Amino acid sequence: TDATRATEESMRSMMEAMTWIGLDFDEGPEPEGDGFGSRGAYGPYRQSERTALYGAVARRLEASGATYRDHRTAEELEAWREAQRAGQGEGPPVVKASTFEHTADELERFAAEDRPASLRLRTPESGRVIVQDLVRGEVGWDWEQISDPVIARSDGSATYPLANSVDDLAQGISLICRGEDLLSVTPRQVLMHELLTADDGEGSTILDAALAEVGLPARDPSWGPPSAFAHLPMVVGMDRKKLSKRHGSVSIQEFARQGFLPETLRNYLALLGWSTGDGRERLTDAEMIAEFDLSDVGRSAAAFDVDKLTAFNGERIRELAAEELARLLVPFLDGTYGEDVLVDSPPTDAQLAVLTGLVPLVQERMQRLDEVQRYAPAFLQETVEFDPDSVAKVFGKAGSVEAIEAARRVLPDVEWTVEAIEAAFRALPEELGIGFGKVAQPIRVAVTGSSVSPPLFESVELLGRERTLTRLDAALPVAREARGGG
RNA sequence: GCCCCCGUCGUCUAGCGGCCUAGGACGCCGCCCUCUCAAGGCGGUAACGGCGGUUCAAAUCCGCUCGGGGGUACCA
Repeated sequence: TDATRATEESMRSMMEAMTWIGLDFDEGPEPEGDGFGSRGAYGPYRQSERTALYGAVARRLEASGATYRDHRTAEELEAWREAQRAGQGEGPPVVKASTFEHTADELERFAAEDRPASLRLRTPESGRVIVQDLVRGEVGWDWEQISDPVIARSDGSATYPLANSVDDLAQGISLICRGEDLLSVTPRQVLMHELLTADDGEGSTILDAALAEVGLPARDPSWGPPSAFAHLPMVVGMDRKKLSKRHGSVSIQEFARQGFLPETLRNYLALLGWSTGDGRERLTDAEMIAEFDLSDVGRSAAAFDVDKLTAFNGERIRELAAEELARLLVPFLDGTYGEDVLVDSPPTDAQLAVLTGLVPLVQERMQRLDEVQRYAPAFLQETVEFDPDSVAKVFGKAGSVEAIEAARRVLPDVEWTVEAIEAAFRALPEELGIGFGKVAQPIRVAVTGSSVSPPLFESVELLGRERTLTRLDAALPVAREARGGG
């Protein structure tokens, strides 16, 4: 309804996010070719395509006396609010027909001036509204505290209170489930529902008559008004403030880019404000669907904790079958092949083979898919770049050169299996008279470029004899220099 | 200012008058395992915002207070 904010691009982005995270729907707009189509029998679903309906409803509402015209300009309204807030007015800045409705004279004058008017809903001047909320229980307001909302702008377009109420009713919505930030807006919505579905004296209702007028499908008699509201607690940042750009990655696609799995997001999000009650946290979609109940939803805002999300993601990655993980990793290999970008073209069998061999080595040390970039280059590229810190720390120690030389000597004749490689390496400490850690680390740095890597024997096996020997040769002068340079 | 909502470890939560010397998970710390990093195992750290009531008994019920959040738009 807000034309300034609803762009095709933002719509696409939202739908793309919904698709990625796996939240499907029965009815609604969906991308179709260059534009948008509809899924469901009660469309169109984009509010911008339902303006005729909103207009028809607004006209009928006005004819019934449920609304009044407000000819004030935005500047006048702002000035009025300022004055009220400054304490110069009488009471709080609540807009009520009793003080806001123009006199007949004013109306006549404005009409003569051709001054545009917005349409305000006439809310009760006194009394109380009670809303039954499925998560919050009974919530009440005094009508005198509730402003008369603008339901149609002076250009005739519908605002949220009008469009939303009309759509909920016209599309058979039975449960209005939304964020707590909309709680205080519920009274006027309840009022709208009553007005729209009240008998108009001609055996119909304002809504039904408007629906017929614009040629949209009639409501199913079995529907009734949306009777249930559920206001879910908000999700806030770790600073307790509403989630926003300040908190870093707030867009769903950003989580996708960082290597979070959609099922992890689903699982984690479900736990924000809800729990099974028995302590289980890692849940499958089927379990969540079967066990979720609004009555188990909490009432306080929940902070979005990326650390916990990340932990869940790591656990999920470890549950994946190796082939599945390998497939998911491909898009994250962009750049690790140097010029050869895998993202835009399917990986070759050879590349896939390396990846498949790599997966078992990295699976239990990853929390996010994008972390594959930390390990993959050493295995996918011909040569390695030595990490300066590792060189200084490991090559600089006594015995590093000897360890690398020993490995270089032993490896050419070893049978190329993980077991044989391990046996060969295990024999080195005795020969060199140092601990195994002291011989393994220099070899690790020589072969992978870093003091942190997947298990040595498996890594060497995966690299192959050729590449391993080449790297040992390349590392020797570096190690000698580190030793000599002190 | 006014209206509404919320208040258990740093975070997500269990708890719905006695089973609570408050349980689980993430994080953090330590130990074990160990070729590095992880993973895994074991152990530890840490909370009922405060004050008054009600009750034999309160994290659980009530009031006040403090704190946080949302709204107060011709945005949703």
